[in-house]
Amino acid sequence: MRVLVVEDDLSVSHWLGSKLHACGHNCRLIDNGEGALRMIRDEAFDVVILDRMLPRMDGIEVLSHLHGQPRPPILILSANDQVSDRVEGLRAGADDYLGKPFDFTELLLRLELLARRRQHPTHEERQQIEDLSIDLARREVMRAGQRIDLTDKEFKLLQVLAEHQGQTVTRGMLLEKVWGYHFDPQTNLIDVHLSKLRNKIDKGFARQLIRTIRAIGYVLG
Amino acid sequence: MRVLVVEDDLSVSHWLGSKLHACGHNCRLIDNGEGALRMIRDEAFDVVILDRMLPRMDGIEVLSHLHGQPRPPILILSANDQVSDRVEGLRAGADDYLGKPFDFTELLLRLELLARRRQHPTHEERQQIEDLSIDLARREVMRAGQRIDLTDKEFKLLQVLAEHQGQTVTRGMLLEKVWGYHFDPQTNLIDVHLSKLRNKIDKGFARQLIRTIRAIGYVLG
DNA sequence: AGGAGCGGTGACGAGAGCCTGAGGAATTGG
DNA sequence: CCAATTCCTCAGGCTCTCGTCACCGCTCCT
Repeated sequence: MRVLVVEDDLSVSHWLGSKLHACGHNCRLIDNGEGALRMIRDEAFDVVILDRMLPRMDGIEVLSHLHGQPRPPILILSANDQVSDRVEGLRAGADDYLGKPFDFTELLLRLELLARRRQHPTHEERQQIEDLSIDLARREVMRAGQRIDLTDKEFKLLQVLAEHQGQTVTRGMLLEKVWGYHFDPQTNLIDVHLSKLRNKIDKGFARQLIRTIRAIGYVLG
Repeated sequence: MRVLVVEDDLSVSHWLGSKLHACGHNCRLIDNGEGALRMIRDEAFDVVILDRMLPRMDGIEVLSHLHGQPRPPILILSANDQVSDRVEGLRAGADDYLGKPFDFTELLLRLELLARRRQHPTHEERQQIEDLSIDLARREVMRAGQRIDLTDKEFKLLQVLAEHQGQTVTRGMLLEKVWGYHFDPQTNLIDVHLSKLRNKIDKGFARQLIRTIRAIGYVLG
């Protein structure tokens, strides 16, 4: 699970980072709201832990900037666990709320719940990226009205890319989501399968939907 | 929104009921776990508010009885807002957790969040998938006006597939729903029965209703 | 310009995954 | 008790996927 930790207290964020890492999750840390917004826009995360109190731009303000945009689920972390705070956080669009001091196990459970919720968007089991449509339920992909048969790996690859449409998906993330690896297999596994996916998705079309981000990963759309 | 309130303290449940009603929601109240299980089984709710402490069968026990079954999202309400309690509640399969005393507005927001991710399974007496019709009550299947005799397993297979028409039904799901297994029998049980079902349903028709999703399962329609 | 490193692609062998016919065990009905 | 039906197991065979490798081209850096 790829987690973004937005927290200005470095002792807290480092503690979180190491604990999450120990549980097999991949962490990025940032200590201010502006940077967090940029990272959420540019990179793909499964879930964001957002501190309520931040210098200059606080958590609520960060949320308001993200309003209406596609974004990962966000859990608000707050020092003052007042009822009014919780309400404010949830109203501002947070997906969950946790007051400090908190139990790490509970945080982890909540993060997993949030991430899972995003993975099974029961409402939009159909996704549209320009003239490409993906039907999660039927595992069916169409481009320009034409049905495209994908293998399991190809479909999973596309699914991960589509989940984070417009954002760079790192190779590490693909390995984790598609293959379940937490390490680099030292082969060109991804390249090969992505090449095949491209052949089926982009070949013969002027508009190339899959773009390579050299040394980082790939973007869809 | 249809809400079930499971709470033995009548002053609390009535207060909740009136508040929810005032917000335009439809409420049912029940003061014990056994009754709650029955109501969840028999009626359709958008969300359940479940008190942690109940006479005889407590909230956690209610949750464990519901494990694996289709059920509405459940929010646990607990008097003692201890970290260990929260963890236990979430672990037991609750979808959310709130400690007393709580703010009604926060409760409402959480309920709405939960309700938004519910799914709506349809329970029909008779189902039609293109030229295939299934009569649950009479256990009768017809295709293109022709009656088709199915064995018990074949019928159950078709029934599960039809229940999720247009969605991929995994092998695990079939094992669970048709055979009641929660494990892989390490044989090609499913393949064999599905093959027979296909022979009766799809043989001789141009339009194949059952499609194999390799390494995943099958889709009907 | 030249080299190093990264990414793309075609070929290929191993084996996973699926289908089907055959036959034995279990169950049901007469 | 026999016959019919249903269920499950097994083996054989087929298709297709997956991961690896070799080789090539491109890009970036010095």
